[in-house]
Amino acid sequence: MTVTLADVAARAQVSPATVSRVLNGNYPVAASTRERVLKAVDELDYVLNGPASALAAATSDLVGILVNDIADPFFGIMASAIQSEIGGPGGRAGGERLAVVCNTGGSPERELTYLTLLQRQRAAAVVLTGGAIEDAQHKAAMDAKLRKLADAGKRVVLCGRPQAPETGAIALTFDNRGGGQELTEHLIRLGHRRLGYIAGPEERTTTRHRLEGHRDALAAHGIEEDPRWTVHGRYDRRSGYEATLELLRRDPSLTAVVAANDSVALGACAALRESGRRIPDDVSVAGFDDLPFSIDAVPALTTVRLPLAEAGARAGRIAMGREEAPPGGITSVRGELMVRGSTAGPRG
Amino acid sequence: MTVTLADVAARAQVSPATVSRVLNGNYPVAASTRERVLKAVDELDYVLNGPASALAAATSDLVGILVNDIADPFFGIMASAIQSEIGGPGGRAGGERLAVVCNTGGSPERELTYLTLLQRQRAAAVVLTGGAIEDAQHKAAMDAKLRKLADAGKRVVLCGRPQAPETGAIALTFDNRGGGQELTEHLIRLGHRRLGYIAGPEERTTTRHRLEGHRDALAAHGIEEDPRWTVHGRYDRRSGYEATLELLRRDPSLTAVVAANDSVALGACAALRESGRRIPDDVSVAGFDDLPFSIDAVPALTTVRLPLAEAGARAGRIAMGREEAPPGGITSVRGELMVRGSTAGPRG
DNA sequence: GACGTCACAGCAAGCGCTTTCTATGTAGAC
DNA sequence: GTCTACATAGAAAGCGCTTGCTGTGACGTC
Repeated sequence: MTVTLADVAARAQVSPATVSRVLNGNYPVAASTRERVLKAVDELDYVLNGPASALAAATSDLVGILVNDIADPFFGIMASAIQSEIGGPGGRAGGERLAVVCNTGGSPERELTYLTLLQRQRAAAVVLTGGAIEDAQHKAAMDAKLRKLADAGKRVVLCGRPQAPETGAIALTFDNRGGGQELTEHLIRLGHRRLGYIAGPEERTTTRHRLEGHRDALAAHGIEEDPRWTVHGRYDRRSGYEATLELLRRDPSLTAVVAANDSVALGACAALRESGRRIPDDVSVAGFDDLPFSIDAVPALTTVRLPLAEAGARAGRIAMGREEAPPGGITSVRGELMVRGSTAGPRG
Repeated sequence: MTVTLADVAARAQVSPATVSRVLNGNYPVAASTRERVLKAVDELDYVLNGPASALAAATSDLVGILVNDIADPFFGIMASAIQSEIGGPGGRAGGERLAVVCNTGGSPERELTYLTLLQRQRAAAVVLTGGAIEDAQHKAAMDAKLRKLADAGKRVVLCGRPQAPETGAIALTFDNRGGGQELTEHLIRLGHRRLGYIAGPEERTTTRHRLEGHRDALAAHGIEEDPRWTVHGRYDRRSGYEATLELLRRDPSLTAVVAANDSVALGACAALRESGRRIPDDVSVAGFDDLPFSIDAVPALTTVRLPLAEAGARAGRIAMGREEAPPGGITSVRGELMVRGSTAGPRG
């Protein structure tokens, strides 16, 4: 049989109430008693029953982290930072919290279901990372859920995700639009006039914002965009490879390719190289995010660095109530343009 | 107030027992009654109380996944695969399980604490990924914990981690030794005789096994290893960069560098390049794991492909009892040597 | 027509903990 | 020496759910 609080109490010759208080440490217990209890806990190798405790106390020490793709370092880095602040074992925080990383795979249903599951577990807080899905119906459902969580006193923090007004969520958004603009601006200043753009999945906020930034830059410089220059795909290498081939087919005269993120950019590089083009001599390539491997591409990737770890850490702290929410419950985090070898002026 | 089972029961004009049975679907309930209950659930927007249910049923639907570094795609890929089989929302499995990804950061204490936390939550199963720490005391503590979990009827699966005999855990290990040997063998056959090796952290099984494989290959070919040729570091790019500079300082005549994994190899490439050496003309470089970005290195990285996703999926299925454990509770998964551009014969 | 069989539904006893309220012993205050 | 105050421990009432067991009609059987 499993050891219960009562067993410990019996062994320590105290009441279950006292054992509970020793374990939770929020009520005065005489030092000698405490010791006796701790000794019994140790001897019996007692492990608290989490569900029972959560039920009785009406709170749990689970914290949910929703990510779109856990195999993508973009999310891995954020999740890692969030978790380190959540105060899991060894974290800075006192209590021992269990971070629950949920991989939605970018699916609306899973996103929603995970939120319900978290709600069901009475999670103490929830952090949602990365871009949101822009389907109106889904968004309404999500907002309702978030609202409900917030109303139940859970802290809901969005990290790299646009604010959902009226949901009570705190948002740390990335300035994807500004970053996208700056990046394209950089290419335009280098002299590029025919720029391909490999966007992410259509219905993502991240995709839209980055693309808008790109177009802002084009417009600001009076460059009329050719519809053939934009291709949508997934946020992975493969997609970048395929999209680039498509772009080259549509317009072989492109002198620059801007990718939705670094992985996509790597795929683009591979495709360009296979088509016999040199980077950046024939075609410049730019990414987004500045993931660790980007600097190792050859040539190193020009990209926009997003402070993933910092933002995640902050989101984690806010979720735990250890840092104040930004005024208005929202703040935008800027990216930083990293100019490296993969971009240069077009030939001629 | 939050809605409880009793509220739903009242509204549907049935007993709480019936509502519970409708929700769990493991007891005959008349169709008309079921509908009435479901309607009430919907109208009241009822969400089951997970802890209460876990307490009463003495099981929870949490499944723990321990990873060393969630920001590392090596673990992200496995975690993703495990989770997809765990049957989280949208997964193949029926029940809705919550995968809890725990990031140990490679710390022994956190590893242990997370296991306790999972035990506390009465997790249904636990999957541990990646190499284990080789400290005798820590290993004993871990084994005891695993044993306890297994004894409590939880399924414990190791994925890419050596078996801990007598713990009742099921192990899917990677043949790191064989892979390491094959890799070095490849270099030797190309004609290399002075090979640097950048190992991972000392006390990891993965580190040791890969290094042993490397040495096996050297020994098999009668190459006497110079102690200066091995440097230990972390499993990241930075470490690879620094270790390579150190190797070059110790012996500038090395013609090949074998890295503990792909990230380390990328760092090595950067360092070699900065030191004015060309890859593979001057120095060959090899990695391990074959992470997605490895093929995009220039030149593409020669490495050992580990079937991370497949192994993870299998581990997930075994953890859920949807696939039989391998005979003897252990099976070794081979890696596949991927020869690419980063290795070639030494000059001269 | 009396009786066993089913198919459902409800009762009620927990599951293992937290926490409010109450009891008790001791120490200082006058 | 009695009284108040304080520190500490215990009793007991749940927290919201599951489930074994106990009805209770409807149906079929001889």
